[in-house]
Amino acid sequence: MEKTWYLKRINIFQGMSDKEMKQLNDITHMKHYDKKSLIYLPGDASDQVYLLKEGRVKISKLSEDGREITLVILEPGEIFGESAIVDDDETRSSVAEALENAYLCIISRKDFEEFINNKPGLALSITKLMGFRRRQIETMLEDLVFRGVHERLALLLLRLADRHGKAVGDKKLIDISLTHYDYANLIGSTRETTTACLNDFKREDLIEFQKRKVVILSERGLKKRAKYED
Amino acid sequence: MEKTWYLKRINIFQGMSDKEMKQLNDITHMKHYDKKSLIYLPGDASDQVYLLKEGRVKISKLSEDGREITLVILEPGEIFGESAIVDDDETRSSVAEALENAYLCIISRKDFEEFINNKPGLALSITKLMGFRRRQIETMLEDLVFRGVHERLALLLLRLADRHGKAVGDKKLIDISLTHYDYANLIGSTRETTTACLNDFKREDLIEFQKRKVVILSERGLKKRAKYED
DNA sequence: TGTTCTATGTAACTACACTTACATTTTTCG
DNA sequence: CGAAAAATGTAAGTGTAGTTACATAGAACA
Repeated sequence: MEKTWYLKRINIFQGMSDKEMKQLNDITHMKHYDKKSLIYLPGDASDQVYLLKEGRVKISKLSEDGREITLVILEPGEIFGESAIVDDDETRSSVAEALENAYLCIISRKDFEEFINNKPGLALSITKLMGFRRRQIETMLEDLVFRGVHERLALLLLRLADRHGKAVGDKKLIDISLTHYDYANLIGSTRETTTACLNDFKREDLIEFQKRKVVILSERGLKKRAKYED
Repeated sequence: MEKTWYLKRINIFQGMSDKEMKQLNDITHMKHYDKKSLIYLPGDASDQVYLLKEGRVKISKLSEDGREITLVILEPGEIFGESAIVDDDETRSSVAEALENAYLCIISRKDFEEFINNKPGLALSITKLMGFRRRQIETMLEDLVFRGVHERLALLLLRLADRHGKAVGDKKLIDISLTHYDYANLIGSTRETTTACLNDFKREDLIEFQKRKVVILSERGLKKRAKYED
């Protein structure tokens, strides 16, 4: 897949000295979130930055009538809510929800701003992170306009496999439990059509299910379905 | 409209000293682009940053089969191509095209990086710019998923009026000459449906045309059509 | 000024995916 | 364990917007 999707994470804090890590630790506090609990909602004050230590977190946008589009699913080690330090806007425009039991390090916007002050390397990392995420959203936008649901779903599965996958023999397990509803929100479609597409792929022996998880049986076949060439 | 769209531009260089401006000027060279000429294409080396002095520039993504989705239309004073300094990727993923005769200041990636080094304020501005643009793309994405073409077009016209508009009496002139094809690409639709929608709005006396330009007759009516409430 | 190219208007047809509506299965939790 | 809730399967019907196909109007340029 493209580099953008292949990189599992951008670790903002890599290459920091022990002293700096200690300093970071001091301004941080850890908090546990149950599975399915909300970390923030649209309209909430944008005054904290989060570092995901354990578990997975889903970032989505909501429509007035309760529909949802998911922008990204975050892995441990990733930072989020970073728009707090970048946007002038005071409130969140998306929802963050724990997909699994999760532990987060929470840093107040103010402390974080002070912390990155005079750490130009870190500031650059943040800038790169912003750029990286922008690029991902741009790709979602392109896909939405240029591709149909089968194509989008095939692409999604390939990307999820890169980001959250494990090789198991010659197969590849997407190691997150997602409902069809979740898949639908990741490709901007509905639960029903997504169910149908998933079953199409199953019938074509491109994927199979293990519990609530997808196993990719034929990466090549999926790529063909996604009209994606290496 | 929301703050995000209301801000006409983010001027990266505001508040810079004369000395810094001089310094910036030294690493810059000016170039003219004819209307309809391309500034860069997907695949081009991402080794320059551009400052738009005069004219307007359109940034779009292309599909394999030649379709196009426009991300933004830039006004004089705005910077673009900034992913050069932020992305690790070496090549452009979008097209930049001059919509009008344009003058650009061109800065090499290397010079620009050196220039912002030790100007933490400027680095922050760039980060904010990235965040700002990301937010805009996110809004486009939301609209694409949650709204139909009439709604998207109405929203587009309102936003264009904010960004590129002039009050003329109680009317508002969107002071750019765009073809229906351009409007279509801005809302992720086709030329034909966009023509039809524009004519619907005309028939409803929400807009009128002056040459190739749109005049908004009833902002309220358009907002209603966009299901947008102040 | 005439010719060519680009842009716009319109309409019939089509299709993809959304809606609606349940049945069935699986999971959760008291 | 059993009841309730959540998730999945499926199919018929519908609708919005895309496609195709021209006709006309307007701009550009020689």
